[in-house]
Amino acid sequence: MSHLPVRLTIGQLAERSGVPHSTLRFYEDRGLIHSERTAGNQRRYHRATLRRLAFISAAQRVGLTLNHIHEALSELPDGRTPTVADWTRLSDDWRMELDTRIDALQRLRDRLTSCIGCGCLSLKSCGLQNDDDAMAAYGPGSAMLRPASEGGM
Amino acid sequence: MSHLPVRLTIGQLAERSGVPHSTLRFYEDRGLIHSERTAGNQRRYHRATLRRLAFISAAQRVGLTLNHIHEALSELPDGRTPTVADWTRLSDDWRMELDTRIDALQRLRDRLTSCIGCGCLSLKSCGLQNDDDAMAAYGPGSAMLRPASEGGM
DNA sequence: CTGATACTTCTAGTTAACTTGAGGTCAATA
DNA sequence: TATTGACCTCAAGTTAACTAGAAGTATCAG
Repeated sequence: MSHLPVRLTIGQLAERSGVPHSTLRFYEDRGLIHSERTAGNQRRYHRATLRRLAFISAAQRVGLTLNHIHEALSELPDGRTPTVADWTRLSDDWRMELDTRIDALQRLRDRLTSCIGCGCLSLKSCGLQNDDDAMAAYGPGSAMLRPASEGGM
Repeated sequence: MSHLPVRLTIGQLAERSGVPHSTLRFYEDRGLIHSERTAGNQRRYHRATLRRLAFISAAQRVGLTLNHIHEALSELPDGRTPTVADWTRLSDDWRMELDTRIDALQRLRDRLTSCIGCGCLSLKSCGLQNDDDAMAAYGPGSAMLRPASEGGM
C-alpha cells in the first residue's frame, strides 16, 4: 500500500499542486500550510497538504482572502486526517459564506438581465434608474446602491 | 422637472455614492468615471455617474477587478444615457462571467457539503480524497484540483 | 470682501498576495 | 570527490486598489 513516497519535497508539491515554490513558502509563513524539516533543513510535506492547497486555491478563486481561508483552515488539523467533526464545522461556516456570495452574484446577474427587458438606465420602470438619485433622500451613502450589504444594485 | 442640480461636485457625489473623494479621483485616473471641469478647474459630475459607481461597487463586491470592470464600462457611453443596445452588449458579456463565477461557488459549496456525507478526507468514497495524488499521473499542475478552470475541487 | 470650507494636484504610504534575486547549502550522481 | 540542480533564508520589488497628507486655489455665505 505504499510504493508512493510518504513525504513530498517542495518541488514535488509545487509540481503536483501547480503552486509555485515561492508561494508555498509564503503560505507557510502565513500559517496556511505546514512542513517538517529534514536533517539538512529542507521542507518535507505531508501528502494531505495537496488537499489543503486545493482547498486554498478553490477558495481564493471565488474571492475569499487568505486571512479568511486561514481562519477556516486553522480549525482543521494539519498533521492528521480531519475527522467528520472537523470537517462539519468548517463546512457549516463556509456554506453560509458561500451562500451569501452566491446570492450577491445572482442578484447582480438578475439585475443586469432584467434591465434588458426594460431598456434600462433610460426608462423609469428600471430599478437601477430609480436608484440613482431618489436615494439621496435616504441619507449619505445611499445604502440601497450596495447589493452585498443591502437589497438592490 | 429640474429643481435638482444638473451636475454634482465631487463632495456631493462622494456623499451620495458612499465612495470617498480620493477613490473618485482614483477611479477617474483609471478611466472608470469621467468629469467635466468648471472655469476654476473643479470637477462636475454627470448624474449618470452615480449609476456607474453603483455598477462598479456591485461588480467589485463579487470579486471582479477594476480592469475587468473598466473594459465592460468602456462599452457604455459616459456622456449620454445608454441605449438598449449598449446595455444588452454589456449585460450579455457579464452574464457569462457571472454565471461562471456562480458555478464555481456552487461547486465549491456542494463539494464541501457532500464531503460531510462521506466523512471526507478520510474515506475513499470522497472526491477530494481521490483527487489528492491520483492526479499526479495526469501531469504537473493537477488541473482537476482547480475548480474554476476544470470540474472538481 | 473676507473667511470657512470644499476643492485642486502631487507624492508617498498601506495592505494583500505574491515574485525575484542574491548568496549560500544539500543531495544525488558520474 | 566533484558538480549540478534542488533547496535554504532574507530582503526587496510588484500590482491592485486605495488612503493620507501637504500645499495651494475656488466658491459661497455673510
